[in-house]
Amino acid sequence: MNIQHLIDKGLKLKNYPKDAVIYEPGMQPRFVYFIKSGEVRMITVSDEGKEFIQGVFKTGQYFGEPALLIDRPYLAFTIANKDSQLIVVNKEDFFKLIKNEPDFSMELIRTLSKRLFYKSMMLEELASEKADHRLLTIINYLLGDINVGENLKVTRQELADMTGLRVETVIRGIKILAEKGLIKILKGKIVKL
Amino acid sequence: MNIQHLIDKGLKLKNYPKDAVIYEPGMQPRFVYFIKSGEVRMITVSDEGKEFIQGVFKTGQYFGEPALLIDRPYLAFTIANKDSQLIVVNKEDFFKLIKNEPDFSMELIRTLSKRLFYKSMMLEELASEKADHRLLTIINYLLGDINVGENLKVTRQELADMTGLRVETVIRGIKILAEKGLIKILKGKIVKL
DNA sequence: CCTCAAACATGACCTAGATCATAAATTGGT
DNA sequence: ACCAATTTATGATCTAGGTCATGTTTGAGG
Repeated sequence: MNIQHLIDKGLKLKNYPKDAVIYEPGMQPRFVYFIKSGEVRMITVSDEGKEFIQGVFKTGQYFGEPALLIDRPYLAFTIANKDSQLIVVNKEDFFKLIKNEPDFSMELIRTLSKRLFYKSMMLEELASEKADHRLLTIINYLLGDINVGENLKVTRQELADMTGLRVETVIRGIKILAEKGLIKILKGKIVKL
Repeated sequence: MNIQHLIDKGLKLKNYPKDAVIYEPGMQPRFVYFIKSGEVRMITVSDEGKEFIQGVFKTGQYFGEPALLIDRPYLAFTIANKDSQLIVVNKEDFFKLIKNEPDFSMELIRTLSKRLFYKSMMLEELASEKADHRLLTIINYLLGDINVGENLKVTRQELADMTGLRVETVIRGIKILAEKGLIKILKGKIVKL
């Protein structure tokens, strides 16, 4: 189950420029989106305008299934982080995919499990832990994706939007974590060691 | 795909008395648990001992798959809320179930999607909204499961453990919501109207 | 190598909700 | 119906982190 496979099947490709909104809260879901190229962020926005990053999806990944599968309006905005090419798969085709491609079905189950795992972890953090602990947890989580010596390409604002904190708190928190030796900062960037 | 079907297949049934621990954080997952009877709560506990209710599972439901599927140690405790009979399905049998029973596989995908939806909603609440808003959100969510005139069989402590708040805050918050007419209280219990 | 916007940084408050203490009201088991 | 345990209630503090204000540093594009 890969993107090329979907293209071969004649599914439509759609272009979204950076910052384009793919869907908004309240909309009834009709498609699942596979990312051929680019990157997308899924965010919820509170009444007071505070943003929370629910997830980031990159080339090769897909998004939008849960709402479609349980037939409930979207909760989040999905916005292109960069110019992106998405394969738009409608409901029937997506269901066919699940039915006829056992590998895809298994892969989907694993993907949903992984996301659930991440959300459970974050819920525990937001519900029970204080700023520094929260910060250290996402930082370590994000460091898992990169190699030793590399640094996190994430702004403090983004960390704030992933943890429910405010930038100032993230800035102060990161300094404390660095002082305690729990993370390593180089030129302002968090590096994996 | 139902419980009887699993029993017919000769899968083992295990009894857990009220308050028995089914699994703990850090354990490597080996089984998926189907609830024949009883009820189970999944909770995470912070270093300072604060509990957070990740989910409650009832007769006919199952739990423990995500960690098993992605092969990561459990994050949570799972504890019997009442005396419970569980069908313990090992990894291979569970994978067979997914492969050979297309209906089950679809059902699982829907179940995971539903849980993901709930967790996304709660994450947004915990990250961005203040006490009263959070409270109103889970209350309305919980009211969705019962009939008009019935009341929520949930203590304020449990609401606290689902929202990351403290009992006192929940008690005060509920009073405010009732005063504003956003919920109805009868004999201390929240009723659906 | 400039320039300007974005990203960091830091100090001085302020407030929602935690914490602590104490007591009244329900509930369930015998 | 009674008693112990649990749950609800309320007032008095305290504090982590939000908010606001005002810099400084960094880095991408001309």
